[in-house]
Amino acid sequence: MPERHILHIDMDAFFASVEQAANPRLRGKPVIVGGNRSYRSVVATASYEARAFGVKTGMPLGEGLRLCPQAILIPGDTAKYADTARRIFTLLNDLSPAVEVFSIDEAFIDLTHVHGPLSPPAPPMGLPRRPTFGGCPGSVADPVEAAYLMKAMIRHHFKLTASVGIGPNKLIAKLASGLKKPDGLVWIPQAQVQAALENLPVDELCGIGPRTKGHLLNLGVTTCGGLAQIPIRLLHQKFGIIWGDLLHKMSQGVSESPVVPYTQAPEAKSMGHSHTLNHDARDREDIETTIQMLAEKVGRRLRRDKMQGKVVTLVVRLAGFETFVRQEVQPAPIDSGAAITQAAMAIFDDMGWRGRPVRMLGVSAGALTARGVRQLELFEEERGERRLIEALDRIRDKYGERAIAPATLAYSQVWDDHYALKGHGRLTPRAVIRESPPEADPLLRGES
DNA sequence: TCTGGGGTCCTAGGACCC
DNA sequence: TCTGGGGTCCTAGGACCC
Repeated sequence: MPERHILHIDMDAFFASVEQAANPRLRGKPVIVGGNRSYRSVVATASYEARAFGVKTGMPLGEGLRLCPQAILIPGDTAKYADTARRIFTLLNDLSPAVEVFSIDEAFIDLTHVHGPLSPPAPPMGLPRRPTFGGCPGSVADPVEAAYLMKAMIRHHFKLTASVGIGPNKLIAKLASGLKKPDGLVWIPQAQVQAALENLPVDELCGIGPRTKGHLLNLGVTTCGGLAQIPIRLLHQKFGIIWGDLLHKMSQGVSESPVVPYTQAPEAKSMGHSHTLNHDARDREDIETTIQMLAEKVGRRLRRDKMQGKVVTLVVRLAGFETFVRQEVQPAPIDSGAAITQAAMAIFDDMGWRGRPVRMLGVSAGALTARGVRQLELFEEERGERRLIEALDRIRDKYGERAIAPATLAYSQVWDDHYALKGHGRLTPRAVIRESPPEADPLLRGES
């Protein structure tokens, strides 16, 4: 087996960099992209200028602004970042045989079949040519040159920088990309893996988090070199067979995980939404409204992807951060907001809530399957409901997600908070699904 | 560091069936 | 049945990633 050459590419301060690329006035300035304007939100990404002040991803927004009061705060726009990422990955995919999308701003690329002398390459000048990596006409000589070209192409087309790592497998490639940031390029060939790992803290490896780090510390292990010395039987005993084996391999820089092209990526297994309330909820009504809003969003996504879920999961986080996760298998797969709401509320009512203040709620659908062509089997009444749901979806497709909503949602504080925090101007939908007589409906009375 | 929102995978125990 | 063992489904929780 020849040595594999796996490349990991990680966009630098991605969300903040996208904003800076789009708006010259943000360049060179500390920028914080944070989910929304709630005091409870966190830093999604900080530009390198803001990081210089100690601002970090995941930090409470308030703390980030305390460290760097002059930072420009931008509410995140996930759809925009996802679209930029999609265009970047498409570009890389055009150049190379297989791109695996690992997260919104990271990808793995298998360059094993890129051959040639491994000489120090020169960064390309001007407009990068359009090479292919893999033996086709115009192909580049080696993985390092390929990496330079990818970085140059991304810089040219998107005004963004990326850090790249190359290694004999995904584990080492990902480690390498994190060693020099931003705009880095680090290659760790197989012959240098052991030396690179010897004194590396264990939690630098992807997959070892704070908990595992703590357990390893109890065994007197802090570095990968130290972990490699632990007898595998002890790892089995402490962590189980699967995780124990994996830890042992990781400590030696061994990883067999293949690069799975995104064209062959497995279908999503679950989809869900969660929301941390601006203020802890004590009323069942507020909780129900929030659950309904989340369930409607989940249903909408399911239908858009032509999926249905057989399992509904409800997450309830109390003010003290105690978190409950409850799920229930449904009699039949569902995809409507109403059905998901009903299932989630049934779970909630079985939980024995007892009025404790609720901080966060989450609703998700699991055990997803493609929606079959079963519509013809539906009863007349169900066909009517189905037609209504599809008509509402068409309205949202055309006029936006907030164009129409159930009246209980449309007039709720939850709706206002949620969409106000997302930076939208107008709060009330243009139309509501009437659940009350017209005379009780301010919109229909022309008061909006 | 009073801690968002989107996911994935693994473990362990109980129910139930053969 | 005061019994063994295997398989599958279901649920709760934990750990990790960005």
